[in-house]
Amino acid sequence: MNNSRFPISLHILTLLDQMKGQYVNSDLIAGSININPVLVRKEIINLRKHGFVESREGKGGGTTLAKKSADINLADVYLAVKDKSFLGESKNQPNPKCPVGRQINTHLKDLYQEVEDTLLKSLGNQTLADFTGKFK
Amino acid sequence: MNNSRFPISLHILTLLDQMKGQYVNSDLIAGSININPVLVRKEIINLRKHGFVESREGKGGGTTLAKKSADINLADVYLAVKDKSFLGESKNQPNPKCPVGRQINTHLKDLYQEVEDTLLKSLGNQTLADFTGKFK
DNA sequence: CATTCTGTAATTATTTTTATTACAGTACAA
DNA sequence: TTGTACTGTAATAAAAATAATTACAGAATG
Repeated sequence: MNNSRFPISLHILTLLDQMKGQYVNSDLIAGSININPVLVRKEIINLRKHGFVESREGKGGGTTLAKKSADINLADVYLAVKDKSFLGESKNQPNPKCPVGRQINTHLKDLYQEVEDTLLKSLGNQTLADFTGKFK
Repeated sequence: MNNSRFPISLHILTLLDQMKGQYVNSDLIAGSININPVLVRKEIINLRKHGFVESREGKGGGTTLAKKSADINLADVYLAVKDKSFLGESKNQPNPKCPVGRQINTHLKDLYQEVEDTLLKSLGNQTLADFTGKFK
C-alpha cells in the first residue's frame, strides 16, 4: 500500500460524512487534505469501486457517501486501500540457496496473516460514524 | 518506518538464530537477504542498540544473538524498527481552516494507537524461537 | 603487518510517490 | 445552445524516499 492511502481515504470519508448529503467536489476535499485534486479523484474512484461513495459528473457534481456512515466499517476501508502489507516486504528476492532465504517469505506471509487478522478485528470494531463522532 | 526494515531485521535475527553462537559477517547476511551489506550493517546497529545482537569488529568478527531467541519477542523487534505508523501518515499538513483538517490528525493518532496495541499483543505472542522453529 | 572484518560518511542510482498539466466528456442552468 | 463547473483519465514532471555503491578509518586476528 502506498502508505498514505488509508489516512487520505479516511479523511475523504470523514469530510463527506460531515457534509451529509451534499455532493462535495474534489477541489474542496483536496484543499482540506492539502494534496492534489487528481489524487483525490483517484482515491475516490477506489472508494466508489468499493461502494462507499457515489459521484456525479458535471456542474454541481462531486461525491457523497453511498451508505450511512454507521454502516461503513473501518476494517473494510483498510481492506479497500491496502495493497502492501503493513509490516513491510523486502522487495528483493532472498537467496534461494540459503535455507533461511529460501523459506522466509512463506513464514513471513503466515506471520503477517495472523497479525493482520487481529488488526482487522480491532479496526472492525469501529465504523466511520464512530470515528466522525469524535469531531467537535 | 521504511517499509522493509521489519522483514530485514527478522531475516537477520532468524539467520543468526540458525547459526547459533557463530559470529556471522554482514556479507553473508546480505547475500541471504539479497541486499547491500552496508544496509545490513546499519540495521544491525539498530538491533544492537536494542540489545538483540552483539558484534565483534576485525577479522573473524561479525554479529551474533545477544540473548536466547526464546527471549526475543517479535513485538519488541517490531518496536525496534518502526518509525512510521503502519497505517500510514499523510505527509502534508491538512488545512487548519477546515474543521476536519484541523482535528483529523489527533483522531487518527488515537485510532492508530488503539490498533497498534492489538497489533503488539498479537506479535507479542511469538518469540524469535517460535518463528525460527518453523524453518525446516 | 597483512588480512578481514565493522562503522560510517558521502555520493549516486533507482524507485516510489506526488504534483502538475491537459483535455475529453458530462451535467446543469441561464 | 452555450458557458461553466465538474469528473475521469492519461501523460509527464518533480520531489522524496529508499537502496546501492564507493571509500576508508579503525579494530581484531594470526
